[in-house]
Amino acid sequence: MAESMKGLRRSHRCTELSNRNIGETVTVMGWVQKSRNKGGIIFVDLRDRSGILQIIFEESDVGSEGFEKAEHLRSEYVIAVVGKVEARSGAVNEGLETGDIEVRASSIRILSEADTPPFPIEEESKTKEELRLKYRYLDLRRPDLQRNLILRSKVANITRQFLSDEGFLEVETPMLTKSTPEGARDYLVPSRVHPGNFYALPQSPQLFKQLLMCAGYDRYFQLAKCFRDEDLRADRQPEFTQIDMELSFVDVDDVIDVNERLLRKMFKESINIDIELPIQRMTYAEAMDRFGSDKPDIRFGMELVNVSETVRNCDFGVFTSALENGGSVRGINAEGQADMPRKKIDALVDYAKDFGAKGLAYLAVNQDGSYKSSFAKFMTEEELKNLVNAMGGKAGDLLLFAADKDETVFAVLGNLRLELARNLELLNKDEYKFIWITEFPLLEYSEEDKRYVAKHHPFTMPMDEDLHMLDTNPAKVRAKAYDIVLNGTEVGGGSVRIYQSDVQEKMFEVLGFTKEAAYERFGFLLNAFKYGVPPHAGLAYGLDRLIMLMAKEDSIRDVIAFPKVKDASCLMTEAPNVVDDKQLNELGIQIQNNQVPGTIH
RNA sequence: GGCCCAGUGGCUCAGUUGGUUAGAGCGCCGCCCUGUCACGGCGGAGGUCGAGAGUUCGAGUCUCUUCUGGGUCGCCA
Repeated sequence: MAESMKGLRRSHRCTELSNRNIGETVTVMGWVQKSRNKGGIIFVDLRDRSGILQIIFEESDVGSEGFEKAEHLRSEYVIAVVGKVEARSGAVNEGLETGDIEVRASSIRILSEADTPPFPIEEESKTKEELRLKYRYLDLRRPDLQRNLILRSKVANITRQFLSDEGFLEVETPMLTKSTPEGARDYLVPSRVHPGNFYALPQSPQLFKQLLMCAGYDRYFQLAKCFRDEDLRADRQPEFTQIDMELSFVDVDDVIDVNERLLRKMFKESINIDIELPIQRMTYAEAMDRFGSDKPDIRFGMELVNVSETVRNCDFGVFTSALENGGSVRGINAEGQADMPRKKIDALVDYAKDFGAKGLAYLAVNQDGSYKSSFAKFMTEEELKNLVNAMGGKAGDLLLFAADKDETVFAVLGNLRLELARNLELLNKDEYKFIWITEFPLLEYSEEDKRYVAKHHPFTMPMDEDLHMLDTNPAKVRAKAYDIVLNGTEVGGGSVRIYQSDVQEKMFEVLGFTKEAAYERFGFLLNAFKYGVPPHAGLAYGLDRLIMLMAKEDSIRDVIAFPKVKDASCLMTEAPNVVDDKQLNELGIQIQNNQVPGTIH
């Protein structure tokens, strides 16, 4: 029977007590982590979000009725205990923050009984995620997740405090907005009042924050929920949170400056990591050339080497035909891995094929200086030697080469480099290596749409010196866009925005929009710009990814209270789900026959 | 949409070339225990081997289909 807590008031959380409180009478409330009944004496580990505190029950202190209650305690019962803090007379538990004290119960109330949970509530759970997500409210009791969400709250607070101190205003932007089909798929919300019309949930507050700049708000920020109807990944959820900001009267360096100081404060005050400023900057072109990625993990080396010139005249057709087709030959040096078994190399080749490689050429430099290679027979001794030298290869090294068009070579080697680092355990989660990637291409060609599309978004400012190529060589135009990358994860990105209508019109022209189409979609923004718009720029962080890395987790699900699974459904609430015909009728929505779900699963 | 991995008592797992009645640890239930903290002792319950079909004298094990979850490619301005 659940008892009332009437007349009781919690005085402390479990680990708010220490040996300084010895002798005090306290009231603690929480969950029974574990009860150890020794017969005449009962020890209970009481748990709340602060941690664990040992309660000791003896009949002489708690009375016969209280002792009987204590005898019946089971895991996850919610109890209130009044008692006196004592130094432990038994052994001190070194593994517990409160290990040198205990509370000697003088009274106990059982506030709530509990069924045995379907999985143990413990740190470093081994239970399948599927089950944990179904009972997320139990999973969230575990110290790991509690720590993560506490960290998340702390980071949010630091961010608000810092940005507020820097003169930023927190402004909320709408969740129900207009669909802008560029970019990711929108989540749509049907309108009852306007049958056949739909709102879209925002993929980001992009246009609204630019309008706030137009409106003179100068410096804006928001912890913004964003929505994208795309497939999930370990670091992608259909709804996620951005630290979103926009600033007026600034250029790239201003945005970077304030954000470097934000990051430094955030990491120092939340996880006590010192970030040295300024953070390294690298252009997109250099990042691709050296790391095969626009989000390089710079915690380790193994950089790409362009050996196109070294192999240009050899007889290995794979290399030469790639070069003849305008591609390149590049390699990475897996130092000390010459003895990698054939099976593992084959696995790497398979991995490379996932990124478009037709194959992977390898060359191992044996300890005696001889070579073991998939292509040595096509090359002279001299050519091989030059190649090994170009790669900085020495005895014991394994060289891996990809030959294809640049795009493929970068994708293959960039990912292979990471795969090797994972296999060789080169990635240290205690290390935090930031890097800015700058000068992104403004546009990329979409094979699907047969036109150029904005790599960032259509309001991104081209670099001044490339502006003249917008007509003649759009692929070459670089943008005033920047990403902040942490340990190989893109944790934020932004750009300077176009604020001149002639540049914006030119941009839409290159993107293949007629003036009418541009106005249909973004008219409110383009009109706003007619009434006086300050130069402005901004940036947004993926808060979930930041917290994931701070918490050393591998998935953002571990830093989101109620995440969704791979198919974007929620195992706990069973959303999405069918709705009443009445609701559909009000919205004027009819479900196609082949789309009718059978029953609620 | 493609590819890969996993699914066996409540939880985590083992289960040999297909061969008696599918095991273990933890948890759970009962009894005992006054210094435990991975408490201990004695006893006990609990399994359509994710589902369906097939091969076979015989399937947890082999084949096919399917469901669920995870990773990834495509996708994610």
